Amino acid sequence: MESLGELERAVMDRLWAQGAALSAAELRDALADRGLALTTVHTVLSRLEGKGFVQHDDARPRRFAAVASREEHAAGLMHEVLGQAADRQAVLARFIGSATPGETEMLRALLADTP
Amino acid sequence: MESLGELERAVMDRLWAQGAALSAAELRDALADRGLALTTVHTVLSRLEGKGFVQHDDARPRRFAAVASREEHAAGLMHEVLGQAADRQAVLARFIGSATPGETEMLRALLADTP
DNA sequence: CAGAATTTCTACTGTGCGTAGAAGACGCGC
DNA sequence: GCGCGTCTTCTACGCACAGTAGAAATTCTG
Repeated sequence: MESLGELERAVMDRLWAQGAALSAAELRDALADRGLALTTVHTVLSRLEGKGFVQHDDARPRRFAAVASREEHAAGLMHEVLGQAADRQAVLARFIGSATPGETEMLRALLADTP
Repeated sequence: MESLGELERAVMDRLWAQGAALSAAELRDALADRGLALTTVHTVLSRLEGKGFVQHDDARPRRFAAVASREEHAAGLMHEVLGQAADRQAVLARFIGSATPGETEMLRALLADTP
């Protein structure tokens, strides 16, 4: 999976936080602390689109939305890391071994519901 | 966690595959298909050391070893991704949801042994 | 249609990584 | 102990990518 730069990640964070689609101008305002030019936001959005992270509709002020939710993205990354390992069991063992009690509980509960 | 470039990853793969410490010359030979200069290998090893991925002893031909095993590294990455998410439960739910049957079995077995 | 807003195109810059030569430090054989 | 080959460190270059944005083209609105 393509990786994200600093600004790219900030834009995705906004998009993820919002849940809904946002125009470039709205994103620029949401990231007002950075004082970005509108064209900068557009460039970043194009690159994110090229990487498959966002999509835009064809409404007039184009609205950009994340293709996957933040959680789907994170879960996808975890699978990617796991999938690349030759010994998945060893990875999972260490993953479980260093998980917090809360996390192991969540996993147990989730696995209980999974056939 | 710092990320790895293409060659950096190749070097780590060798180090991980070997398990033991290797000298720069041995690594260059192990990566002979790339036809790298010895100094190139040294540069990469320095950078990997700066990123905390490898260590070297002070024997005369220096011997370089991975700080963490490949599995520990992968598990660490997974925890990093999970830890960054606000809603860990949602991430884990999607992770479990798209896991293979083999993976869910491994997880069940591992959790059974975990207090 | 004219002007304003939006979108796309093009470009500059800094940083990280692949790459390696030059220079310095070290150890072995004589 | 000395010289020479080896090992290590220092320095540097080029390329690709991400941050940044102006210029040019397009499109809407009054």
